Amino acid sequence: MKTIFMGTPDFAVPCLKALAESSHEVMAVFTQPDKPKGRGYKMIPTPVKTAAAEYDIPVYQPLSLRKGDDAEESMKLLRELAPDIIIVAAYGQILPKEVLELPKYGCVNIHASLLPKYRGAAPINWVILNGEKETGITSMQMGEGLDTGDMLIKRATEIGENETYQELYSRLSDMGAEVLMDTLSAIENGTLTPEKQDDSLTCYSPMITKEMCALDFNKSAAEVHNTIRGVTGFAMLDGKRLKIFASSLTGKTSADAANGEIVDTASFDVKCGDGQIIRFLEVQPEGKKRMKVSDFLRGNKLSTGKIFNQEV
RNA sequence: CGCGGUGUGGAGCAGCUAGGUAGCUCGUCGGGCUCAUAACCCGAAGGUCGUUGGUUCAAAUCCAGCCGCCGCAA
Repeated sequence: MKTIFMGTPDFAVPCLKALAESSHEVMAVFTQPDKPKGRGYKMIPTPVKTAAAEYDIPVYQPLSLRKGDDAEESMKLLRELAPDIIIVAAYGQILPKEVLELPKYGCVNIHASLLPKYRGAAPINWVILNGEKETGITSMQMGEGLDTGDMLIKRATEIGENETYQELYSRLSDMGAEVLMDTLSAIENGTLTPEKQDDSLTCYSPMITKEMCALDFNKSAAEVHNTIRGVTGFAMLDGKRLKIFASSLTGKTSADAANGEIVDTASFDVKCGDGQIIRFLEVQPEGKKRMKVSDFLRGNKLSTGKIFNQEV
């Protein structure tokens, strides 16, 4: 089929690659405009743009598809290319009705959750924050609402107890590519049976803010653990920020220690609000690289009784 | 020119403010003790102190440039 691909972050890259290496033709790639990012505000191309360049696929980066000159030009271009289908994976823009209805097979979206649950921007973070045991990929026929289209193919996967956002993200982005290819085959063969989403079962996953990443040791160890896994939590130690990349629940408890107090300096165990003790496994101090706790402890002598500052 | 941190044997750090034998906690190798051990004891190897240049009798330490890694902020 003649396709156009729209996507922006790493998550979309496996989909684009699978598509580009398939029998389908990718006529154009749409991705968000480059923005000044990072230290020194350097212009960083989006991961999808970088991947598209490897396959010599033309890239378009309109500011908006809904209004302005860019939108008009994009519409004109889309009509000229006349794709059979448009594939959208974490593009970051709302598509107007004219775009949705342009291709013969409409627009298909790859979403990283088991719809109708976790519609919205950050489903992968939220399933972990909420301690879900299972998530997956859903492909859907895009409608006008946000992630409300009819579901085409759904594939589930278990979430490991200590699995982190990055790990799940990587797995789901690969799974997304598989589901995409299966969906396209099914569309061509006409074997799909679109399924309406039950709106009563839905929930949204809004974007992540920094406040959400601050660890609150007054919460239960399970909640702290989920924050670490879901959004890479951080805590303040000696006035410096310490990111926590991985942790595990020890199952131990401590009655007399304060919340946020380090109770074991040999393994970096911290007491949480429900008395349970959480163990940090991987950390990153400000200005330093991410490292295993065993490495961290060699050069940073902790003292029992030290308490993490609670202010952000 | 957004703000800031950091680069020292394999790992994580100290030393730099007041220049002058390169240190700590581990790891590795050898030996010892032990029924045994990730435990303990003894010993050894291993470093152009990111890089270039400058100041100096003397620079890991002071000055300038460059490179790398990272946090914040967007």
